[in-house]
Amino acid sequence: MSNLELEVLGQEDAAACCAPMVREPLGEEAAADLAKMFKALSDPVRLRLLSLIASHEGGEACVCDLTGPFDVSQPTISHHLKVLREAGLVGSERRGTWVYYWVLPAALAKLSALLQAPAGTAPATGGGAR
Amino acid sequence: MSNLELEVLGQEDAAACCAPMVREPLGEEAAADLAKMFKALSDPVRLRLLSLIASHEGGEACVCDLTGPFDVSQPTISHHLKVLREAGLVGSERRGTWVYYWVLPAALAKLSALLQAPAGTAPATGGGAR
DNA sequence: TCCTTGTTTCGATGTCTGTCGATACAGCGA
DNA sequence: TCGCTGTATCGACAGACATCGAAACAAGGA
Repeated sequence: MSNLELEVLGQEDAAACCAPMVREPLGEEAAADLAKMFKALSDPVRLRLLSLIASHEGGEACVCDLTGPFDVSQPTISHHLKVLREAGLVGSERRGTWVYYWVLPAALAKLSALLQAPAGTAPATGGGAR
Repeated sequence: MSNLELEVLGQEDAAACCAPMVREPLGEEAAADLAKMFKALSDPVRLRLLSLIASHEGGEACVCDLTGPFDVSQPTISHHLKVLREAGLVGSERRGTWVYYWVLPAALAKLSALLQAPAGTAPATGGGAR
């Protein structure tokens, strides 16, 4: 039992909270809640921001690292970060001059589990249904 | 290596096509492409539509099964189905009078794999590194 | 203290999206 | 053939969203 494993358990917990959507119909509330998270992911800039943060050294990045790679203005970046934060996908903290952002793995794991398509239960890609 | 990764491996090579976004920054093109799919999932009606189709008996459902549970008009349902279809998340086919829709598991698996958060690489919720 | 740098918030604007009713199209049965 | 049912498309409209420049706020250094 290492610390690493504990973290894994934390993730699997989140994963276990939501059965794959292909298994049973989503309720109205659950759908509305999840739609907000997917909406946060539905913008190319936010998607790249998220992966930039997650893949950054140490798993976190300050805003100053994030404005460079994009050709949108800095206020726009800040706006997108706010959207990601309010969707519960990232966390943030001010440390002196800079503000650092990091990804919340449990949120990603939750969405990932939701989209999980049980192998063999559904028809294959090519419209194999019947 | 977590159980989650094993499950993904078992699914499709679609899962292998895309490394988790937390591993390396997404390119512009990839982000734009994926954003379209997430955008298709960013509406509660479409989310429920998708899970309704996927969890329906036989893995497919005709439109007549889908208009009932919602309190939006039939043209609206048709519109949402078109969005899901154009995003590559579902397939459809006319069979006599009715049109049937089914989920394309590879697309879901692709997104699911993308959101997979490798255990131990990201700091825990409290924001750890440095 | 003032100034500089980094970040967020505000207000405005043009575009996109969800929704509707009306209508057109596709099969089926009489 | 005609009429009926199921589904898709069209045109319109209200609301939401992405983006920007300007300005406010926060922290550190001279």
